[in-house]
Amino acid sequence: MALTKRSVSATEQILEALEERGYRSTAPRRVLAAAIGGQERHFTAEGLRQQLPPKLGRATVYRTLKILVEAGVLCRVLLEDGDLHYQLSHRGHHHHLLCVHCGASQDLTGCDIEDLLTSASARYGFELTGHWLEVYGRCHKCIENGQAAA
Amino acid sequence: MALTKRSVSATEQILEALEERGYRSTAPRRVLAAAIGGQERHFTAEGLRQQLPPKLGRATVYRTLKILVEAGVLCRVLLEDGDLHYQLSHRGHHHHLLCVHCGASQDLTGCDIEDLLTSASARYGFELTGHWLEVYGRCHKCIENGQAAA
DNA sequence: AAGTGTTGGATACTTCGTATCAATTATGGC
DNA sequence: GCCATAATTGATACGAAGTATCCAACACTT
Repeated sequence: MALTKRSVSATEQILEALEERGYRSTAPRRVLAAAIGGQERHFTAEGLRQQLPPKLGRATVYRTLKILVEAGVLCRVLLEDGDLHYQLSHRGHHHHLLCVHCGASQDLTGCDIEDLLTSASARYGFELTGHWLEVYGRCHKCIENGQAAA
Repeated sequence: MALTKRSVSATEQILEALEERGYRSTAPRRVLAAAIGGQERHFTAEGLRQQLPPKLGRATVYRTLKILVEAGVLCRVLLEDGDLHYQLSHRGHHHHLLCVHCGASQDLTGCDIEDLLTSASARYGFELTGHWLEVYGRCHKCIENGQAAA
């Protein structure tokens, strides 16, 4: 099934990214890569850890997540309640549409936020270097299921 | 000087907001309101606490900050390094231009992000309910002082 | 002034993440 | 294949940030 294929390739993708950056291929990292590849949604560090053998140290999990974010394999997702989650990053700069009801996450690409921000900032004499945007709402499934807006 | 005037009115503004919401006027809250009114920049809970009499309990500081955010008097500011700060909120929805060099913060208003996001989200079947945006860059002062882009 | 419900502060606790460090393991050279 | 070496691991401790608890102190009504 599609899921299996996706998982495998995500796992491989993670391991390759580590290799490319000169990190060694170790058993804990392979376990972690597989676990991350198997996530269907954004996840927390602690949530991930609970799906791993208890032997795998906390520090290792956090260290590896940090490395993977730096490598661009994972990206951080800030939930509306302030919780920090992670998810596989589809390369390049993008934002997330997060469904506040079911937790689904969809990448928001090809929108002109960058340009808009640049020109808006310029009005204040600001030179843009970066930004952080998360968008919260309801996905079409939840709308259909009658999860009306509050 | 202008600062004094601003501080006083901010302090009053905070106390009024508490009163309006049915909170009692107590000595600790007056001290806190004055301290917050005296902040020139966004500040952290702990940073604020260090400027207060040690007698004032940690819980009180956090409790009051939470109340003030809910009341719309303060807003949270997420720094690029993930630090959570607070600052006086100029009522209504707005975003922050944060200078990564000097820490200055400027409100970004009157930009069409809302509309842009709404239409972009609609393409994915999303119904927008909210968003979180922080913009990082260099303010015009720091640009003039030769803090060239990295 | 007394009664009552709110508030405050001390304390302990939780959560998330990081520093330390000895023991282990991967990898390149022989 | 084995060794040296440097990276990596995991246990532990630590730290920051925020929350829960709980009794005393307080503000406000009457």
